[in-house]
Amino acid sequence: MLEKSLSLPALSRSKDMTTQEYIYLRLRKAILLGLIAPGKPITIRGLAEVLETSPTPIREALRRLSTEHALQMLPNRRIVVPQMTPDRFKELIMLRIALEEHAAHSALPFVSNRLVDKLTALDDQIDKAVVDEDRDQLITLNQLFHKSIYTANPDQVVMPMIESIWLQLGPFTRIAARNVKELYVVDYHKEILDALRTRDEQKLIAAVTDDIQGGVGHLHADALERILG
Amino acid sequence: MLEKSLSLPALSRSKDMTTQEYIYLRLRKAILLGLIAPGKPITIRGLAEVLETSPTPIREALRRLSTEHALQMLPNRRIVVPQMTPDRFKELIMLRIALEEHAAHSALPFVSNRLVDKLTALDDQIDKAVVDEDRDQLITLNQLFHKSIYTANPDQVVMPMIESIWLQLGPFTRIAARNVKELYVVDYHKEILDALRTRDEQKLIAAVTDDIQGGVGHLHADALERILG
DNA sequence: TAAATCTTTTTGTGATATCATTTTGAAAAT
DNA sequence: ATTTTCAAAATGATATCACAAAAAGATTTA
Repeated sequence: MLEKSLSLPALSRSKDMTTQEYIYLRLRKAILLGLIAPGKPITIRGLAEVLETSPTPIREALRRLSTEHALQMLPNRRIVVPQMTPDRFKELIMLRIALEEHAAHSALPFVSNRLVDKLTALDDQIDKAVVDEDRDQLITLNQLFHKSIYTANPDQVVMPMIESIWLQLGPFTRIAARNVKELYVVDYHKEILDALRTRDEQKLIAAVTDDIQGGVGHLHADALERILG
Repeated sequence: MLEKSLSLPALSRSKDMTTQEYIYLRLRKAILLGLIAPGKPITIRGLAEVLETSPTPIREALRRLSTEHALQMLPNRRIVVPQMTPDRFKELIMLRIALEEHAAHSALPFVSNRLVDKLTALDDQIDKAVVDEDRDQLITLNQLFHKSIYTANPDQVVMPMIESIWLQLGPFTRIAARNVKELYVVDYHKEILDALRTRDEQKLIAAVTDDIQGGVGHLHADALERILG
């Protein structure tokens, strides 16, 4: 049956954006925000009806997302949001740390004072989102904060992989948030900003790691078993 | 015009494989082996004629490859193999090292004696490929060697990212091989095997790094400028 | 009541048609 | 000879159609 239940976040569409790309970005945002539950079956025709297009661009957007492992195309040709397991979660967190440490390391030589100012302003917005308890905004701005650092390096090639990890963790964060009393929001952004200001590489890497561990990363095996099992 | 010039390596096709997947795997193999030159324009209709299918599965295969950054869809909607630059090359090598070190680290606890035996046999085949000067076979088996180690960890999520790096380096290796007198083949696989046998993590990580550096990774800035510029 | 079988519906895949954009290459202008 | 203009061809994007596989319901059987 049609997934009428699926309400995707709105997204502005520029004139020259293809339908395929627009659909891709909308689905991507929904997955990053955890709006699509793991295991939820996705159908091409269902999405085509909801998004009022033909199946063709939908298929390509889904194919793209499955290549990034945000979606999974099962052998029976069904398309679902991948299920999370404690072991996979641990792997994703460890890889996320490895990737973001690498990204921070390779970006640091390109960090300018102007960028630090921009990041500081961004962090203020993040603090506001915390006060407002605007979860979606918090996730979006937090990712923008990290991305803004890593893309300081104009030749970086790691960002797409980091975003793939974010996509794979996305559907789980909502589950975790539901089951953990309060999303443990320790703000390591101040430390990251300090490290950037002083161009202190060791401190930067440590702060990035702490930031990841301080988010959903801190969940331990037993808590995961309870949530996922 | 049609790319009649493009000859893709053959590939067996199982009964239940979709056309899209078959095309994807064939193009993928061609890119990994460096059979498609950077900058070469790819057209959907051209490939459809060469591969004797309709544009639809071609489009999806290309979309998949562009998501992995093996291909690039330019703003003018042209599809090409991305151009290599010295800076991008350095980033790719550094990221490859970071990823494969991580993969080796997370796979080691799952390494069995049976696996080491299998890898040893694989390394013999690699030595044979070197003697035979069978470059394509060498590349294929070398990647299989690395992949066999990393996928020992059943929950590993890093392999797709490593393969994306391989895809991005693929088109360049042929250029490098043409310009460097002899592809500097120092065999660090023996060290890797030793480290695996003794479950020596530090040695394993060092050997993996050396193996990457010993391949195309050893090319320095000046040599790169000469080759690419 | 539960399991198995058959029919109907739904779904993904691939081919074809159409449209708008881009490229190409010839003709015209400088 | 070089640049500009413009018509023809090629190309990517999307919609639609046809087909085979899979899922869902309905019916029969134990």
